[in-house]
Amino acid sequence: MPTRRSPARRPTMKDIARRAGVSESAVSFALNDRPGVSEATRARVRRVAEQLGWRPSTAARALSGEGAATVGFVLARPAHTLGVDSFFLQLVSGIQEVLAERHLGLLFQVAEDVADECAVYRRWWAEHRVDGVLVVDPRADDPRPGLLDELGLPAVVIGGAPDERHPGLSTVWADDAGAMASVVDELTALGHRRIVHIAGLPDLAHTRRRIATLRAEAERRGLAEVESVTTDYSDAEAAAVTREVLRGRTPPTALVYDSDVMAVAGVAAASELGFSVPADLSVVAWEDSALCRMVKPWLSALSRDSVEFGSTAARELLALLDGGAARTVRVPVPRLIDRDSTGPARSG
Amino acid sequence: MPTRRSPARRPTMKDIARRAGVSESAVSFALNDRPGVSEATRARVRRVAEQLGWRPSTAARALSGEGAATVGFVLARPAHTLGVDSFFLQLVSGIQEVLAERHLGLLFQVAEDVADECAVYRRWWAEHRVDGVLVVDPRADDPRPGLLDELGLPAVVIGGAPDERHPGLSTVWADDAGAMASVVDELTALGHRRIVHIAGLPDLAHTRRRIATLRAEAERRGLAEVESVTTDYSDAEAAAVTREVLRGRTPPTALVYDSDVMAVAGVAAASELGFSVPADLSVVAWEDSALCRMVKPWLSALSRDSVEFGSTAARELLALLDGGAARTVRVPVPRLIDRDSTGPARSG
DNA sequence: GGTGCTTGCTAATGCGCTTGAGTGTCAAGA
DNA sequence: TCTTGACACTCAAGCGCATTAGCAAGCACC
Repeated sequence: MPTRRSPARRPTMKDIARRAGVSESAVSFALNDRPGVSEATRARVRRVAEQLGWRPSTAARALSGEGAATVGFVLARPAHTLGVDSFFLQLVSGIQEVLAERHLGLLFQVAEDVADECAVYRRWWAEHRVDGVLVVDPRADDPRPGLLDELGLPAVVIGGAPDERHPGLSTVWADDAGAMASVVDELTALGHRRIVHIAGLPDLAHTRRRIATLRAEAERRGLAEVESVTTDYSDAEAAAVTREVLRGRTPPTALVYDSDVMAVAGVAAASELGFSVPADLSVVAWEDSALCRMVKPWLSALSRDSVEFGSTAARELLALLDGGAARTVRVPVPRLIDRDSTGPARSG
Repeated sequence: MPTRRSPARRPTMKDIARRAGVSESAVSFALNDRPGVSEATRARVRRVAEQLGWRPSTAARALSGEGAATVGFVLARPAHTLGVDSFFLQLVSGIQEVLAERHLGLLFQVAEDVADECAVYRRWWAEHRVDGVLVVDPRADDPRPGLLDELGLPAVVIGGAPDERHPGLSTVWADDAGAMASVVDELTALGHRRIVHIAGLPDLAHTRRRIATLRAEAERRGLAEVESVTTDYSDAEAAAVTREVLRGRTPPTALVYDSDVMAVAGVAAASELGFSVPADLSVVAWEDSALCRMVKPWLSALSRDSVEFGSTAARELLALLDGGAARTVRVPVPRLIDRDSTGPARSG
């Protein structure tokens, strides 16, 4: 028989009321900065509450219409493919920094796919679990904005382009187009004319933006041998595509990878084929992390502050929860950090 | 003026009761598989509930004493040091797999340090937010088990050694001692006698276990030149320590790193100094991930199923929540995967 | 034909908090 | 002096659910 220790009882407003000699309502007014109590009483109640270590029960709060004091975040990826990825953890900690100020919790869930993710939103909504959600990895024909609109669940789409069809949702995004343009600028300045973009999942909105921009930039400059190839973001597929591309008749002189992980895998694959970076091949990673400085040569990368990105998104969600209108916020364009993996195109 | 769309109303038990023509209590009995209603009524109520898309409000449930249907998980790391790390994401998805079956939510929080983490637990407890927590990175003189015991918050310590001082907590751990012994076995079999263990944070319980085991194994075998050096897990410090160690008078012939990230950084540092792996130096990474196959040579690593580790921990927490007694569960010993970074010790 | 028991349901209470509707008091204005 | 009305506070209802007590009907049994 496991003798559970007597569980320390949580203090409630009733306890405070008794000790302070006022009614529960007065305690509520005092603690919530509402008019209706004198400053003296307010101070006394506050003191007692502090003494008792009182904190409002989120359950009771939520039940009386105040919202759940919780924000949801779903990551739709099959469990076992969650690999080396610094972006999400950083994003999440940026989110938390902001949420913590208001003592909002973050309900986190890993889902199998977008359909599963939608089911999670429905459940969260029906269970009254969250006041709003942060949506990542927006994609083409994404069912999520519509669903969230329908449920009336405040939401911020992270990484999406502005979407006029769902005016209820806020959007926080980085200008992939501008970043891609800067990469092309840099590479053409180095003399590269054959560039291959090893992209991520084809359905993701930012993948499409990058591909579209690359094509547009190439046309503008009259570069014929420029293309994008999509992958599943895995190191394996990145390596495979890299090999395939480099074995072609006229291999590219520059590769742009949509993630740091893919870039590292790609460089390894290239070396195996005898390509030396950056002498034979320049490489740029989209997304900077410690990884880029853990391999030789150090990878040139597009860097942005993922923590700050998360904070910005969280702030937008708070604004929404406070009744503000939905907005579209653009965070700074990722900056290209020149390291050792980019160099002049081999002539001829 | 932002015209909020009319928020879809959540169905409640009252709605179900009305539509099914019974009282709310009958609905409650029916939906919770309690006796007190006929099978016919139960079926009818269930059908109506389903039609309406009803889900119990967690707030109301929690308020009426059923618990918050949520477990907590705190990661105590300064936001900006969260780097490339596949372990936690995998652990978390393993946890979720199990929690999802019961529709339990996972409240996730990033904290600055252990003191901060304790504050989070206190708050969660006072706010009635979680039914239990999963604790990671147990350390020497850890204040958390005591606190959780005091609060009566069910908890599972992940990665801790059995702790008889807090019989209320369950523990799920991997046998670091056994794993370390297997590594030493392997290395000595290859002729290595000078081994340096580049460890993680000195306060962590598993760091201490590994260090102690290494020392014991070395003594048992009469190896004099074996030592452990602790780091902060960063790639920078791992590289620095590696350089320092390899520049010594009699450099080691084998290095064991406490993480894959450190191992990769260490190998890069070693190459810079002219050490070739595995010809001059064997390297073993503690913790396997895609990273180990993204660098050349591929790293030999201690592998375990982090997803399964998380699931096991979550299952133990569920058992605890169900009123079960605390247990100590050992997951399989990490297995050494031989790749290309280990080889015979250079003779002489 | 009353007692006792089960079955299938309803009524009422409480969880901890918010909130709108009072209540009593005191000071200023008519 | 009587009315307002601001002020400081109390009361009571209600959020959605679980749960206990109660209650009527049906059945068995001596």
